[in-house]
Amino acid sequence: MADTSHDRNAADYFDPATLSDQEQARLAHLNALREAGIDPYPARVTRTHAIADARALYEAGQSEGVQVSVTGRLKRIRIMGKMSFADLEDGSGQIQIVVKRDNLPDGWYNAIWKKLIDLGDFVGVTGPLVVTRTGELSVDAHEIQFLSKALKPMPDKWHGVKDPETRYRRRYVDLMANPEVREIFRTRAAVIRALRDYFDGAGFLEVETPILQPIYGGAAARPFVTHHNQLHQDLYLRISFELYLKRLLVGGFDKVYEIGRDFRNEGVSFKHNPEFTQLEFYEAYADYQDVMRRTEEMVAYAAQQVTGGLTLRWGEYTLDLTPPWKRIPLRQAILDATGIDYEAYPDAESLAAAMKEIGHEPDPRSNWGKLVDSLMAKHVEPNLIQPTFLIDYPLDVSPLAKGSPEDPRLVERFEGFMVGMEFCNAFSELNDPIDQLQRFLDESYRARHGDDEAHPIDEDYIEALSYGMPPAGGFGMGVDRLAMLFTDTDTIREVLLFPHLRSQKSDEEKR
RNA sequence: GGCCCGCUAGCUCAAUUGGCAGAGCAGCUGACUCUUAAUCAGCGGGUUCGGGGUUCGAGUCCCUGGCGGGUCACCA
Repeated sequence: MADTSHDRNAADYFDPATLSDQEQARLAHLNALREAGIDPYPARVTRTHAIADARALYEAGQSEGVQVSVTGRLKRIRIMGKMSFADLEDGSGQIQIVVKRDNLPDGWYNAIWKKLIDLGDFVGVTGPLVVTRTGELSVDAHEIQFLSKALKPMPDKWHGVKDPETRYRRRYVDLMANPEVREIFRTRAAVIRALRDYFDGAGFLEVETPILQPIYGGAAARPFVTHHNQLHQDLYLRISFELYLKRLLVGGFDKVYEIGRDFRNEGVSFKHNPEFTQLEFYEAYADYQDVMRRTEEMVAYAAQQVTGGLTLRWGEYTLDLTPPWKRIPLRQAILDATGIDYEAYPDAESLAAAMKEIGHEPDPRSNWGKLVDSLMAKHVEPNLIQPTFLIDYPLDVSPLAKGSPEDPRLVERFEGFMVGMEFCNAFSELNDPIDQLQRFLDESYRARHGDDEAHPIDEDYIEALSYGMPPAGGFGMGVDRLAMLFTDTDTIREVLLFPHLRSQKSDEEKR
């Protein structure tokens, strides 16, 4: 392989001829700083207070004459002749700085402050806390230290950046320009923290299971495939945690949960990203009714912790998370929405015919259970605004769920919905190894007949069940979707720092 | 993957039936010692996403490619 290390160098990359006027100006400022003997990227920082801490001094009435060193990015600069005001922002907040010519070293104000400092630069400011005539807490700058020079211009100080491609592809620009975006991710973190609090407090053990798996499973989805070079082994990125977590029940842990990343090789949409954050928990000696109660309790706890209440405003809706939530048998929900009682159509052919009569064109490859699910997704789900559980699902779309004692075609399963979107899925776990193997074999038959989402046979999992797994309830939830609810956002991209986007091809690659 | 919409200055947006590409912010120059999106005066800044075509003339019309958004399919 050729040594390419000197094919390009940094000076070419920052060649003024290729830069916009704004970038040229900043680069010139950078060079002028160096010529003035000022390091634009120093290694040490003088900082005594986070901005919020300096503000707290003032709120406590203890700021009078106190000298502070604060640091941050210059967001706005207002030069008014021999004095200036500027707004400085760090991760904790904003504060105004007052810069007077006569308070800085000789010549500094005119030659450095007015000429070489740009919006977006990081600086440190040292001086006493003061209050201006208009009542604004400020740091009266007696010394200014360059911390980091910005070579790119900041987005519009008023409008920020709106172009979705820029916002997602260069999220750092979005975050620096749009404070409300930072707030979304603080809320997301608070939601996840609350979920952990809840499970830790309820006696669950947090665990981590493999992301790289020799056999994927636990959900109906196509996986990503990768390869281990040394072992000459294809591996899958997990599509769920389920089968590993249930192995832990076999091993003797009664209550386990995991929060982590799942990967599904599917389309992207406002509620789907190829990788997403999943929460699963498994609880021995519980059934799906117990899990439903725990779900309500968990979400209500998170709401209480994050918002201080049990209601969420989302778009035009106000959601009431107070338990208990509505429970509707799937059969009843579909009957109410479509007039179709699927019990009257016991096979895929007759059910498909009935669906066509109401203008619903089902996928001809669907089995009976998938048709039922399709009816739900199209006619029931969009109308479930307030938190609602649909309960009792068809067995043949639930290969890991325990059968209903009342109806052999159903399983003890529920899904939770809010604002027309599924956010969780749970069931009484199938712990009969012989039944489970038969379900896998049925899935395998489907796979051979074109269902590329059929569940693969996991022999080790059957082996595990054969040692005995306690009766248990299990649960999975899309954490990103929950975060959407708490942040009043209508696309999953808004709650993912770096949502998946198509890669940009260079002109060469296009040819 | 199908269909629809979008892409103009660093950012946010204009541009009549096809007829000289503009504004605000940002940048540069100047004024200004209590501003809060500071204000005032002046100046510069464009591959109108890329490629091709129609036309005397294309940001605008046609073809093609890219990226983004929406929607359908898909996603238990």
